[in-house]
Amino acid sequence: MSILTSKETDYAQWYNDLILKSGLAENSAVRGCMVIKPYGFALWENMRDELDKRFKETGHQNAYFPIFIPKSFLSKEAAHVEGFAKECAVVTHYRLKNDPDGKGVIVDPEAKLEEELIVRPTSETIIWNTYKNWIQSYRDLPILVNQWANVVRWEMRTRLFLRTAEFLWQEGHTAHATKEEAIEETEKMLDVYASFCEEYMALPVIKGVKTANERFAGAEETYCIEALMQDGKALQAGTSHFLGQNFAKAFDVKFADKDNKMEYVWATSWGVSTRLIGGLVMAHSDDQGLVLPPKIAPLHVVIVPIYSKDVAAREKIDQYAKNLVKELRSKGIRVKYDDDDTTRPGWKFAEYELKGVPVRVALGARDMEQNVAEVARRDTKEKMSLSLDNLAISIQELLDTIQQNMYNKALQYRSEHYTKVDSWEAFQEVLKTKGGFVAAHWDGTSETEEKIKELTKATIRCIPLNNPPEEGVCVFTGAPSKQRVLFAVAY
RNA sequence: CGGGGAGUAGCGCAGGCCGGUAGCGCAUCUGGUUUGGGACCAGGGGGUCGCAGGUUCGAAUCCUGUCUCCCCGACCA
Repeated sequence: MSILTSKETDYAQWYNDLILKSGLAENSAVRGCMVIKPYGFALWENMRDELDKRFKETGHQNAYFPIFIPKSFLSKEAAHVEGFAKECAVVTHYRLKNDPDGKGVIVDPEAKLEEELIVRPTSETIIWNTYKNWIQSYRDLPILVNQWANVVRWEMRTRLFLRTAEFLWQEGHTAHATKEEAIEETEKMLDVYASFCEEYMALPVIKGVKTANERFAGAEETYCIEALMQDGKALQAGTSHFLGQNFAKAFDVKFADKDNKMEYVWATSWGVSTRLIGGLVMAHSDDQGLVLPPKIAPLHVVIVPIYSKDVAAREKIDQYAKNLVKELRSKGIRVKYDDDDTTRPGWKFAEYELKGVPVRVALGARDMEQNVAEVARRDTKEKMSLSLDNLAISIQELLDTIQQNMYNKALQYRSEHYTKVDSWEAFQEVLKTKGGFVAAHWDGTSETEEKIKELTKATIRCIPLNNPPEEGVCVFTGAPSKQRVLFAVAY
């Protein structure tokens, strides 16, 4: 019996059921804000730890900046305020008092702030205000800083992980002496994100740059990685922005170069968020529950004993299992021996499938006699009988196989949902029938982009970085075009 | 902010039209039998029916107001 709405029936409902039932997160008392439950947070910790390692390997350090931003800061960069003003939470008072007319508390009108504080929707402004004091000379550059933080964007409509009013993320903010170096940094971090997604999340992504319409508010160029979900919709999985000198100019951050000339500093910022968890879920999971790639799974292996009345057999199973646990742990494999006798094996099987544990080992008296264990993989649901000799090694290899298989499967799905089209009819038809990425010529204007969005809901996800030049005509207006861009309906 | 739907036990719901002891499934607790795909039997506990008024001898049910949540749109990582 399945407890999830099937993907086929209602993809959105399936996603929601899955997040709730698998125990990743739930809605909270605050509209639009979620509670990330221990299992979901364990996923985030694994992602965070690996990303953090990669940031440090590329020379970055962590720091922390305030959650509050003075209102005046946000307005210093014109495009930036335009982009975020509509979704900011504002702190206006600093004190409550007992309601003189009854029970409860009210905001103390005496405690109004001189200048309102914005709960950060992103930290460019407070950070660049800080960098101003950190940078005088070219010797102070580059500054390569990352922060792990929460941010708040007051979204109209929210969905667990994909779009919440508050979310967790990391934001890197770097300062450089030259434009070239800043662009190099922007691209380097995009590569870090892309390889992380592909190697750890088993999530193939397309690297590209955004059109002016989709660009980050305040950026000169927004690089992105785009992933494809199982319903044919695209998900922006990470962004890396070349900010030019916009923030340096807004916050007057100059440095003396080697020739003692004053120059504005060049900037980048880049981030990924808990949204990635939503992408991970939507890219791999099925009607039985989560399917997690081993490298990210909180638990790699669960061992389920099949007990019987035979006490001697039970002890034998326990003993073997405990040794196996020890051996797997010594190989760095996260394993749980579920010998809880209050639930039965069938219940556990279903439960761990729901939770997406990559490998399940069942051990019963019958197996022990034959010197085997039943090993089931979550990604293919295949069950096999493996020898107890060298079982830990077999499992270790199986985990690698699963990781690779999940990536291949996602990649194959994406290949099958990547369609080149050359006519407006085909464009609409592909979006309607199979979805996915549509590679089409575009005349380069925002007007056409907007019009296409209006008519099909599809937006330009990116102009791929490895795009071959190709003469063609815009699929919508027929105007000349020199390359294809990727359209998709997106989350 | 527009359009739809819903608030009744921890979760999912019925009851409402036609007012009269608040019910069902799951979960939970106790005891027992079980254990190879979400076990079974027996017994038990748990509710100011979103909130505030009103009508009435009597309101989950009728009336008025109000709040909240969910879904679809506009906005967005």
